[in-house]
Amino acid sequence: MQTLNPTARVILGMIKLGRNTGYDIKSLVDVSTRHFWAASYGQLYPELKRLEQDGLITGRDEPSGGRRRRVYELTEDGERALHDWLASDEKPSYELRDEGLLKIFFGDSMSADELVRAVQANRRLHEGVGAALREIEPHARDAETRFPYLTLQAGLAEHDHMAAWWREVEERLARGEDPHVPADPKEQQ
Amino acid sequence: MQTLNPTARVILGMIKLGRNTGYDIKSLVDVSTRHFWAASYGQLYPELKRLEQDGLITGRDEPSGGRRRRVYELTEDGERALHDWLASDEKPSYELRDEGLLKIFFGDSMSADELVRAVQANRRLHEGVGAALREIEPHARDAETRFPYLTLQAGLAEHDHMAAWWREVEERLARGEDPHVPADPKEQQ
DNA sequence: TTGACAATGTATCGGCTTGATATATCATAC
DNA sequence: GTATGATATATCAAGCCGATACATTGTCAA
Repeated sequence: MQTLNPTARVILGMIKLGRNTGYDIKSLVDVSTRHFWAASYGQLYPELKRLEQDGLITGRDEPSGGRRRRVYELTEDGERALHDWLASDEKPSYELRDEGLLKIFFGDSMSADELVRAVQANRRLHEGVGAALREIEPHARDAETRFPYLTLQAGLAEHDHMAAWWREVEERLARGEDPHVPADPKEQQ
Repeated sequence: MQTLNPTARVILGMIKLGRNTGYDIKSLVDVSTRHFWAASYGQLYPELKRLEQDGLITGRDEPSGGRRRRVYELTEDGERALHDWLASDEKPSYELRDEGLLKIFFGDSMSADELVRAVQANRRLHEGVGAALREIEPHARDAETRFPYLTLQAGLAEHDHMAAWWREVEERLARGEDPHVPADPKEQQ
């Protein structure tokens, strides 16, 4: 059993959740995992073909009227591959690309004014993601979607926390203080 | 002035900070921005060539002994491009790819036991990044590197917070409670 | 009823990115 | 002297994103 490539992981999971066309998978991803695991058509469709060739899913054509449509299901091998991945004890991957932080890193090349605006942009970014998550929060809040809801709460906690952190930096800068925010002892291990 | 591609942004900033070979840039990235902005040789060297062709940097060969070595400097155009990017009011990009969260999203396909281990893996991941950042923390803590130090603190705050959050989920699961962690009212906007 | 627009569905492209690997030289230490 | 690690450049397969193109079907208002 070779390891599933990144896109294959969402695909198998989403098919298991009953999303059985490329379009359907993409639609759910865009309103759920997008904030921590995105997927594009450019990866989805080729990967569906590959997974079918490898026998992890089976597809059948089910056009609705004249509109082509291919519906997929997990095979036994596919179920096993999904479960093996989920149960695997390997350290999960974690990657972040945060342009706002990079700008702050180069803060010496900015004026005081530009720096404040960069900090504000970071605060606003996290506030924005938080607000977006809060909008879908009520829809996710039911027993059917217990675990998706938990991941939504994780995102909420993270972005609320970072928004508050940048807000504090902003206030320190406004007061002319050193921007370093002392670590909250409560958070320490 | 067309917008800088992602790798060009680190390159110009790092050259401004005095890192003037591809190797030197990569070395600094790996001990500083790596946690929120990585860069690989595969992007660095081609991009250095492109930036030189576009006139944002100039390179001269400065072999040390028989070892080839190309040293770069910012041109005026390069300085301007760097500054334009830093001062730009466009919403900074933010992308996350978190395999641990994706596993939790598919939590219904796991046993109670496997779920606990997945949650533990998430807690440990954030603890690990926190510990790694704490190790380089003393080196970064000086006036010369005020802004890099601030980004390090941002990372510390974020990973400490997420480690604590997952620890709480873990404890709730251990007590047989619903894993939903209620939002901390202090964090709310 | 027709015409516009949104939703469903598949597909592809350019350019960006990673991670691994290859090649060489030089410095250090044993 | 020779192994190891640091310095330095380069390349490749594979993965990935965002945009776009295309076609069909459903909806709704003028």
